[in-house]
Amino acid sequence: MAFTARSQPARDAVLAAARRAFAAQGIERATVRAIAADAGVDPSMVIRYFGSKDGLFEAATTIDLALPDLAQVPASDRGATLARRFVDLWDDPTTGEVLTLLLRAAPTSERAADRIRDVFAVQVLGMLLRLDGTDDDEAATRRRAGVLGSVILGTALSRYVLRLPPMAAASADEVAESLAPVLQGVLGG
Amino acid sequence: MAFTARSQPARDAVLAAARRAFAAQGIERATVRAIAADAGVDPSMVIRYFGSKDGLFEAATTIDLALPDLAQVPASDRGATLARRFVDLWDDPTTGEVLTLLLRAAPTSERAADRIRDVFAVQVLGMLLRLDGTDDDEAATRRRAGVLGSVILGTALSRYVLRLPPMAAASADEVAESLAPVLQGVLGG
DNA sequence: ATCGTTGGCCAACATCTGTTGGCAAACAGT
DNA sequence: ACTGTTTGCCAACAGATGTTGGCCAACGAT
Repeated sequence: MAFTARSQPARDAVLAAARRAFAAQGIERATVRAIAADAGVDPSMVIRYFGSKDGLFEAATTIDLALPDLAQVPASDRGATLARRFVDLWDDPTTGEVLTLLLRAAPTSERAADRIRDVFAVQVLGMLLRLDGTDDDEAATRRRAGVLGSVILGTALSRYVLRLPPMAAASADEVAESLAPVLQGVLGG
Repeated sequence: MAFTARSQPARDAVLAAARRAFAAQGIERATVRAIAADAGVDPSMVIRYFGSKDGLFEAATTIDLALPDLAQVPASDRGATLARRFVDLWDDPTTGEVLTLLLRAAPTSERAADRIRDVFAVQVLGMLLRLDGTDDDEAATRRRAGVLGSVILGTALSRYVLRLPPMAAASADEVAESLAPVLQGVLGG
């Protein structure tokens, strides 16, 4: 069975409600019934639309970090540029919601963890490889990507998921400012 | 009803099985029945011992980071000292299991998040406040504690929970070596 | 030796979960 | 206008989960 444009508003409402519910309560606690109720739709329709709860999760999580090309940024500004892009991504309502949802679900869902591995290992590592070129020591670049991903994920975890007081209370500018020198240090090697 | 020493082996077995299950599958997916079976105990006994599944979780999570007093460490060695203590904590079978369990459960359990907030905000911030003294700028110290906690949590998340390739594949010494300059930079201001 | 307490097992309950099938109304193409 | 498809709702199912109560054996103190 295919779907027509007629049901698209309902499907979009379900997706939005799913993102909200998954991000707010985690992948297990979020129930199909609650999502359907939030979207004003029958629970069975959710299954009809997306096949299963897993299918719904897969449809609700799609993200592209659109990382900048650091080669076109002065070496001394790269940490700040990356820090700025980072807080922009996470503070944006839609992008941030998907990222929060992924980070929340990853520890207990192998599928979400895979998505994060793709996003951060492939995209972040790709960015660094593009920056360093192929002539450099690739093992060192990989190590840097690991540390870089850890710092970024850790900041996101502290600020947006766990809401540790120092990071959650700070403004976006303050976070970017605190993060810039750390990222600069990792990039500088 | 109180408990005597007679049932202590069984209670300990349940606690160990609970730590394993919670760390391996998260707080929701881990079932009382599976934990009881792993411990060789009846499911109802788990409830009798710990009141509820939440009570079991609370009993299974207890941790003391035993952070070093950085004031007694040469300023240039503090990053490396902290990095070393960190990997020791997380690579230790028992301590690491509890920490992994907390980090896994925190995104979906307010109780686990509270525990992490205590451990990292209070203990880590306390360590920095002891180091900086009261004459310094306390707001700056709080910011540093936030970044420090983020880096530590992020590394743990990448290496032990999400198992991102670059961090998970590295040896403990390599992780400590990669982490030391970052922590040193955060400490140095 | 006796009695109150604890330990352990069994079966069952109440609830919630994702999911399915059936049926009537609204639609789209001809 | 007619027909086949899509939409939506309702009820129900099948399975798993945390939890409870009842029963009997093992224990410890007197």
